Amino acid sequence: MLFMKKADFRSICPLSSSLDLVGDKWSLLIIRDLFMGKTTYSDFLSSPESIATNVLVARLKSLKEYGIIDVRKDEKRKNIKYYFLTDMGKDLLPILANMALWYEKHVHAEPEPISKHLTDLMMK
Amino acid sequence: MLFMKKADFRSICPLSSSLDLVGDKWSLLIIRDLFMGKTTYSDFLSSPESIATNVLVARLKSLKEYGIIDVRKDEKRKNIKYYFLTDMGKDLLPILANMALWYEKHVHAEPEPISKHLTDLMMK
DNA sequence: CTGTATCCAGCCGGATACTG
DNA sequence: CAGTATCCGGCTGGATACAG
Repeated sequence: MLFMKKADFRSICPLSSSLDLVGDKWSLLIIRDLFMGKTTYSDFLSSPESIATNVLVARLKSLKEYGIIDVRKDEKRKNIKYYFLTDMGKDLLPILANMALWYEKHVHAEPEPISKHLTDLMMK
Repeated sequence: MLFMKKADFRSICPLSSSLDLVGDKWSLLIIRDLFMGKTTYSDFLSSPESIATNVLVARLKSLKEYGIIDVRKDEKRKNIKYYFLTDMGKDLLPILANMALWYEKHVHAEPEPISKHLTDLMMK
């Protein structure tokens, strides 16, 4: 697995273990993008953090391996794939929303559309 | 700042920004330890993930800079410091608890004491 | 355009030695 | 024991070229 530093080592701690899966900035930003309605390779590349293509490919691969996202062929544009969150991935919403809210509460008070969007998603 | 890759760059996205502060495995594990009642240098070293001492020092420093933890001299044992969460740090509890619960729900069903502890803390 | 691969500078972190 | 510092191998990720 991609983020496992020591071979086969996994802490007993469920928090530490979850960090091995999603404790990576780029992975969480891709997941954010998916919550924001992005679905394609170019969608992810267009995000303001400008992820490198090799990083994007690597993260998409590991997220799929972990069962957090899945991939399907687009019925209309046959040559491209679209990526979407599995139920496992969707359950990360409270974590992302809370992180955004935490930042706005303690660092920068001006609420940005994204945190509102994530919070709204979480409410319904 | 420690995790700022590009000089002075900070995304507009509050999630991305919060990841610059706490989107690091070691930082979150130290914060977990603090929620679990650990307070000292040796406490952190004794955790099962065996953080390296240079990493521990670096993380304690940046967490203090960010205002997530603070340090005080122990009144009884004058020669050591103890570390504790600020209100800003305490507000990270739902994030940690949710990550632990997420892992137990989707990867490993056996609940460990830590997730129960974090959840209990969150409830009261 | 979607997606992959390669190069390589720089950072991360494990090991270890050191100070008070 | 608390806390710091240095060495250095390996990984991360930016740039870029490439394939379909």
